[in-house]
Amino acid sequence: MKRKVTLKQIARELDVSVSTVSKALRNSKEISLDTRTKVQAFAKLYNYRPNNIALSLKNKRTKTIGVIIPEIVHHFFSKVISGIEKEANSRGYNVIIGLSNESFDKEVINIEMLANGSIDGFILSVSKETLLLQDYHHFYETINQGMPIVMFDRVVNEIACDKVVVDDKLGSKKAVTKLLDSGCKNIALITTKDYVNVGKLRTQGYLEALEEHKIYPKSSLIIKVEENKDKEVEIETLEEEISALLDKEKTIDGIFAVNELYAITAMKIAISKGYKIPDDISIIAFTDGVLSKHSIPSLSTISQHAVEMGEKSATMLIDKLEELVEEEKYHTEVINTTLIERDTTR
Amino acid sequence: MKRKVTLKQIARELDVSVSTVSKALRNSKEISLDTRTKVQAFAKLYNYRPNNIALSLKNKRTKTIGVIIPEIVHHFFSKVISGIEKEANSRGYNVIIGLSNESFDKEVINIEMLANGSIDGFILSVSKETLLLQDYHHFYETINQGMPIVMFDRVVNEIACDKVVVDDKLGSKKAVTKLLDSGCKNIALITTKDYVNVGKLRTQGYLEALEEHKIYPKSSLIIKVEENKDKEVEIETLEEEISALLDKEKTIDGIFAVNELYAITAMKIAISKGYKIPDDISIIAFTDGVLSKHSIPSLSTISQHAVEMGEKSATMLIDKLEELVEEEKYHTEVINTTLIERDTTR
DNA sequence: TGCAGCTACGCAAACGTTTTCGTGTTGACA
DNA sequence: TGTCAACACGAAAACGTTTGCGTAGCTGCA
Repeated sequence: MKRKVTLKQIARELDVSVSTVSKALRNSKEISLDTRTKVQAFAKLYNYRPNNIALSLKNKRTKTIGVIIPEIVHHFFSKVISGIEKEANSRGYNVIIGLSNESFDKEVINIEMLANGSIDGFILSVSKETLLLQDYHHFYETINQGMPIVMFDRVVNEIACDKVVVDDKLGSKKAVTKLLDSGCKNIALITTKDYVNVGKLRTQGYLEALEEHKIYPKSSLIIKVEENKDKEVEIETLEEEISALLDKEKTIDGIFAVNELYAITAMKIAISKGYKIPDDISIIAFTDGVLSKHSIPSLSTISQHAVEMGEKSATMLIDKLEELVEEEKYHTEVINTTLIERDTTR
Repeated sequence: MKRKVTLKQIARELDVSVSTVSKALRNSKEISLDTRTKVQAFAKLYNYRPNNIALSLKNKRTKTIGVIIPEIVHHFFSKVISGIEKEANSRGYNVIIGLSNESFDKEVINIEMLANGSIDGFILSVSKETLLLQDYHHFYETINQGMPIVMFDRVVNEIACDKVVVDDKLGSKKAVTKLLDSGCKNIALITTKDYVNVGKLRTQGYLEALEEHKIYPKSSLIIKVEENKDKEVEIETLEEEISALLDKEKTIDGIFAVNELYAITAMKIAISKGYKIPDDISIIAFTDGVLSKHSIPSLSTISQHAVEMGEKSATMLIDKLEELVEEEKYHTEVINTTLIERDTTR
């Protein structure tokens, strides 16, 4: 087994100095053509590749960006990552992943682990626990040390950094407007508790759409789901709530859910109660994922363009790293949403 | 903005040498208690953290493992990653991700990018194109340079390295046996072309199960899907094939598909043709994902225990890195599959 | 007083690179 | 023959650590 070859080894072998080898490989005309070709041939033969770590140490940059997300087994986040990876790779950067699993502690540990020189900057989506605790010291420290952060999707407004968000309010307004325009009169909303920013904004969009159509919102049509670590339990509780809602409010003819799973769950219950989708009840979900595409009937959704979010985040971070933009100027990019009409709307 | 503080800066500030600072921080009793406490207090105040890159260079190990997968927007792979990440983190390692997008070139580039000192070892699943081309030089080179590789799921048998695979044959045999035991007589198989190892093995399991039940396989019941970069097209073609199959073979009462999406597609067509699931036709899919769990009716599947695969892969790699096992001894771990009975089987 | 031995620290090398600067040799030209 | 430029290369520093070894200064004992 031949170990990795270094400049020093080449130098020794060819009886020249390390600096000569280095210069020869970079084709410096300081070195005679003779020596250059000799060195280059030797390097090629032994498959020489400069050691990245040494370069990082010397250049004070690693050409690696750190991504911290709450979970990876999630269509949205994995799409964002693929966007980040695409843009990063095309600009010569690597991507290193940390998972917070929605835990504050793991988020802090991951950030500390990566902030000590391993990476040049962060792209992250804040964990739910952090949002709940409102403890942002780790973000402040990182930024203070001169390491740029780009937050996406779940951001903290009060922190001065670049952000990429989707227009949650407008997106859900689009969805609800679509339902209204197609003739729905009594639209139920399935959302999360308000402390999840995203849930709150999407609720606002729902309300605004109703208002524009001069429809008075009824709180009895709104389910605010309490999130649970155990998804099974969360969904079971939701099933009961939806079932009760449909039993009580017989006039419901539209459902808007802030995520795919809630929408699928609602659809399941509705179907089991004999409703025809979309004739009796139309359904739209926020977040476009695999479930929506392949459910039967396939679900109409608001797409968040996750890949684009990832690309945009990476672009913003790398631009900052390469000083293509001013360091102290922060910017928030809003990604548009798109209504994808499938088979649960008329 | 206070930049990252280094040993040198602390040394200068406290008017001692760098080595003294280093030793003081590591609590070497070579240094007086006085100096130690002084240095430690100062370091704490300025939030000193040793630079990882410098450590990596010195120690010749990065405590980072590279993972290369064909795609990340895929339930199975993202689950594997979460398993890797969990095990790696708990042992103090970082995880850096590369995506090959099923392309040979991207796989090679990713490996070369990471192999130059950025990581200590690889965990990877081979891209389809590589399997097709059968060009494995990049794997050989990496291993030759002394960098260990663990392959999972899509492995290359002829390469000497650790492997983690699922028992594809036994898994699909379990599925088909279940169908047979529940009374199915004419079981269709939806699989991939044989050059995808996984598809081949799963086909074998199907055949073995039939054989054990003294049922003669009929090639007219088998659909071998030609994979397509464009999933939409692939699925559309599949829809037509399934439709034709069901029209021609009226006696089909069971379907086994080698992945979720094929199963869902089959189910969709069957339902549209008026079949009752599972009364008229039972369905089982390999690979347990979100689709199966939340489809209506929910799909019975063979679970591959992806998280466990990830954990196991990481364990094997790190054990090798930390020389807890012999370097030249390679081992193939077989992960068990489990039948998860849901609503598409009787 | 002289010396052994201990304490507490600094020096320097090492990891692999890149780059600046210095220098020996050669050749040309006055 | 003397001077100078051009050429081709080497030495050394730098990035931030860790660690083996050397040593100055002191204490204590003969």
